[in-house]
Amino acid sequence: MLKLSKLTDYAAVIMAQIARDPRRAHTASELSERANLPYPTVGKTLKMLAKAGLVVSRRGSHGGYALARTPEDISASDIIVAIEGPIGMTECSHADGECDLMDVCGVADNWQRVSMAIRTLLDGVTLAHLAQTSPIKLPVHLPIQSVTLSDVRDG
Amino acid sequence: MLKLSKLTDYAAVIMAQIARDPRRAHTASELSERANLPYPTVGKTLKMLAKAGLVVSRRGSHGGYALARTPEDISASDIIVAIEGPIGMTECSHADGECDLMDVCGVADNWQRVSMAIRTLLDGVTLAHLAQTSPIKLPVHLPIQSVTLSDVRDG
DNA sequence: TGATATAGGACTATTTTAGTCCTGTTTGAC
DNA sequence: GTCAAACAGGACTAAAATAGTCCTATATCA
Repeated sequence: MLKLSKLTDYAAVIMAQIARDPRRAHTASELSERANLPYPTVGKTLKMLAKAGLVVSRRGSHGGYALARTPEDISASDIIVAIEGPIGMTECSHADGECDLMDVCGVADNWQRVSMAIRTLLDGVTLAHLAQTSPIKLPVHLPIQSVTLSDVRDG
Repeated sequence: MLKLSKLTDYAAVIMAQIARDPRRAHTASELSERANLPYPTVGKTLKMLAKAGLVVSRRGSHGGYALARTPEDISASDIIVAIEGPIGMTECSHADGECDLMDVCGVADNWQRVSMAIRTLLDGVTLAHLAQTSPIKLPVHLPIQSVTLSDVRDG
């Protein structure tokens, strides 16, 4: 399924809400009401985003959260990493691979390359893209075919 | 983390093993031994792959599994879908979206486009690619930037 | 000083995933 | 015809990841 976790999903929705009105601080309760999500969960999500440096928080009576950077400077990767940690398709995709099957695996290198391609794709998608109501246009036909590849021979 | 499940990871390893010697049938126990993975798990994985039509099985004393198609005609998507079900980043990425937040979500369309781009990328990676020991070359700089995008205006 | 709001972390519950096992069926060899 | 090898299918358990809640502390402003 290659799915985002629910919290990441929430995070994207929340970030988009802030991005659409970036001047002022948004409180967790305000955002939770607007997104129709339970307050404690939204609060938790915002804390994670703040810890990752994607939003800045302000305590106290006129407090709330605001974007730390412009929507153009926050990527989908940033949001995903903030909630889920490093992006990678396999255990060994990111540093200090835990996998003790390295020797017999035989597909590690290539999965890593695929991971990297996905990561690059997600780097190119910004919060500004996500937040806009008109759909963004990503190329549906990526030029994987045009890349130099040698074929496996059987036997 | 956008990670593959362990079973999907195993599936890729197993498929690659078969792809490197596609002429004969491979038994589950043989593959499990070669991959250094527990037999019951490998058996389960192979059953799922067979059910998805990626491998054909043959029972009996000279039985085992073989690829249903050439390695060039089996994609990474195929393998992922066989084990994990439809690829999609969000709940609503694939048909009959369960999400009751459609109205307030505001990012659904764009996530779906991102999902589609990833799916296309994975469609372009074949088992032949995964199986080859020399690393494949995927473009690290995908042309997302060159795509027409309108910006979000604040206000 | 009190109300508002975030910070941090502990905790529980739920869901998903992994892994195992049992019983049945097919195939080939003797 | 019988036996052993090997897959089919599904039930079940265990483990891990995720989601969600709550409590206490701290900062800010009026």
